[in-house]
Amino acid sequence: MTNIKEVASIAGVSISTVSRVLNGRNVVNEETRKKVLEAVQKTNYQPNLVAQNLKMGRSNTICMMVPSIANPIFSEIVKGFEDTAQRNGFIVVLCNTDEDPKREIDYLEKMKARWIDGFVVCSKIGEAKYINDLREEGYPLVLINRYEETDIGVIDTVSVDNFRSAYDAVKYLIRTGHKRIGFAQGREQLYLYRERYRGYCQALLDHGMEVDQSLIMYESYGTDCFYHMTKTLMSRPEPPDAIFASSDPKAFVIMHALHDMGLRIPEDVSVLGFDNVNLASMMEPPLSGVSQPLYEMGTVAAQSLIYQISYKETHGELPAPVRNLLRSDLVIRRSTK
Amino acid sequence: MTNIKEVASIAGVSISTVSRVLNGRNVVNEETRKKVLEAVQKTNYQPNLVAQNLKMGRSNTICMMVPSIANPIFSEIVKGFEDTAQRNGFIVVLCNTDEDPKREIDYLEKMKARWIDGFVVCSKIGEAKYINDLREEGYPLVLINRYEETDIGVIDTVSVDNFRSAYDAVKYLIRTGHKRIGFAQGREQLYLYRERYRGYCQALLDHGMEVDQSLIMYESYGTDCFYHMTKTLMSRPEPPDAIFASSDPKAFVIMHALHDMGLRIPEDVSVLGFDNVNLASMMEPPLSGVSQPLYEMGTVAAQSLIYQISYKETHGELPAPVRNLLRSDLVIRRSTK
DNA sequence: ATGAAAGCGCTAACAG
DNA sequence: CTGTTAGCGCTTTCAT
Repeated sequence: MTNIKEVASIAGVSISTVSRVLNGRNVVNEETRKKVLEAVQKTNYQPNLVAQNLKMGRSNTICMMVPSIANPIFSEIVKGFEDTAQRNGFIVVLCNTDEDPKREIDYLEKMKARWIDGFVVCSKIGEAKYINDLREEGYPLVLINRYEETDIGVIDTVSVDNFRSAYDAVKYLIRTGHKRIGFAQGREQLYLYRERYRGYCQALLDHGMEVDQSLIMYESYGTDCFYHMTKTLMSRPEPPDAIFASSDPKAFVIMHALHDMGLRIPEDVSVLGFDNVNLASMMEPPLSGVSQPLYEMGTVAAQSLIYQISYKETHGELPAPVRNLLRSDLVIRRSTK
Repeated sequence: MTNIKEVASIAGVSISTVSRVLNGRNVVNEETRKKVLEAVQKTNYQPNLVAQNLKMGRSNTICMMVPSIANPIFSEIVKGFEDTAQRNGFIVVLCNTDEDPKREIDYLEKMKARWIDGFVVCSKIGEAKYINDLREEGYPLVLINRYEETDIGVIDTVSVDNFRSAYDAVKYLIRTGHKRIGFAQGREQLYLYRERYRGYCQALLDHGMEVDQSLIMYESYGTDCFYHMTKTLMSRPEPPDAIFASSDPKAFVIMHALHDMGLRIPEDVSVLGFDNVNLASMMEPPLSGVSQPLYEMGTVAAQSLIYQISYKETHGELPAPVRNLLRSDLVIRRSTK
């Protein structure tokens, strides 16, 4: 790897001149500029970014923290994130946390020691003060999907309106004649699931229906637990005529259980998902549900973060936090009647 | 962020002493060691990795290049890769290439300028000399899945035996009574697909069957093209009684098309996939097929790369390339009769 | 407009 | 065993 010194000596100028023409925010004589550029060409010189980072105190690197990249929800978000980060000259470091706080903390320390420019985290659970602290320490930070109500207006967030989305979905189910609507609830530590649940209940109530706890499945361990729960739920004397799953992975295992029981979707029971992951349309029957703009969420998070980074650069402090509420749609395919 | 100088002054020693106790490969008086550690504790000091990198000429960072992280095949590989890289103290930079050579080249340049320690690429197509050059330039490099026959023994690779896997899968189909076995072929620029095709043909031939080109679908644009191709294939006077898809995403769209035609799987036609992506077992019916150890492929690639990195560190040159051939299984679920 | 020199934070000779 | 010093490659005052 050739360095700036070499280029300087070839061009017959000092290293500062080389630096100046490359950074382009200083006036340089046209003649010398030419000479330098020539030398750069000839040597195929690329400035050493490590040295640059050390000098400048920033790394053009951002960190993306997800529970697991193998989960399609996150892999689609990350795709959007990485695409726009890259387009803006940033590289992204991927961190799978497996929802292990220790691992998160370790990672955060390592990242700080590398002068990372900012963090996007999709894996916040509960308080997780060490995450919120990031912003207080001056790091640009954005939370996707998993954040607490108390984070709103305090930290940048991106998500859909989970209450509204769930409400509309259930309203649709009611309007299309469903009388007994079940619900597959996710972990209640997560605000987003509490909101989806609230939307489910409110829609029922607003349409003169009751919230029947015997129709609600609560996640105990992993997503797989819904397999058995669905089987027992559907074996009750009065099974539901629709099940609204609070996420697509849950909807997938629910459909799987239903098929294994020989039940027909949607004739025997409708199924509605939440996410609209790529494969949702490939299921049999193709899954209806709330569609989150996953790719776009990644994009917006990247923009939000990059804005914070450049704002901080010029103003010396972080801009006011913004809440990015994205639009969700209800897409009806064939798993609902 | 506190730095080494500060720690030194608090401990009342020189910065080199601090460096020595922290790196631990020099003998230091127990007394002073204590003092330093105390100062480190008190200040919560973390060595600046950017400075360390600049000094040492390495970054403890490795680059993972995939066509698209939104593709479950790659997201599962990346999960395995990231897990083991992290466990070994490396961070991983994720690069989605969208199979755009320009984007790959740009990325590579940027990575080199950061003194990246090594590359894992899952996105090599055809020659792609600029990828192979990496190894010649002295960079540790491993290729997962997508490599050419000519790369074997020249660059580290990890994959399953694609010929054998496909051969065995088709043999199974024949043994279970299928007479007209169709095939969904992937892009023939990729050696791995040529091998799977070869395995398909060879199995047919070895069992006294002919390779009937009218039963073979060739990918034209993206995976979606198999939707229409499946429909026309199944509308022929003598449709196949089984379809072997050269990858799970293809199998998914094929099943989708079959369902839309009202055909039953496996009663009317069996479907066999290749990959055994997480969701394969969630399909209706659950998909049979060749199972690649995706997570493990990521793991092995990480180990292979890390070995190269440390070997190079001590020997000044890369070790001989190794071909990692992983074991694949045939998992039979309910999409085959 | 250009060069010399300081310094980002660290490691590793080299002295002592 | 410990301190001093010279860089790693770059940017940026400060002179000229």
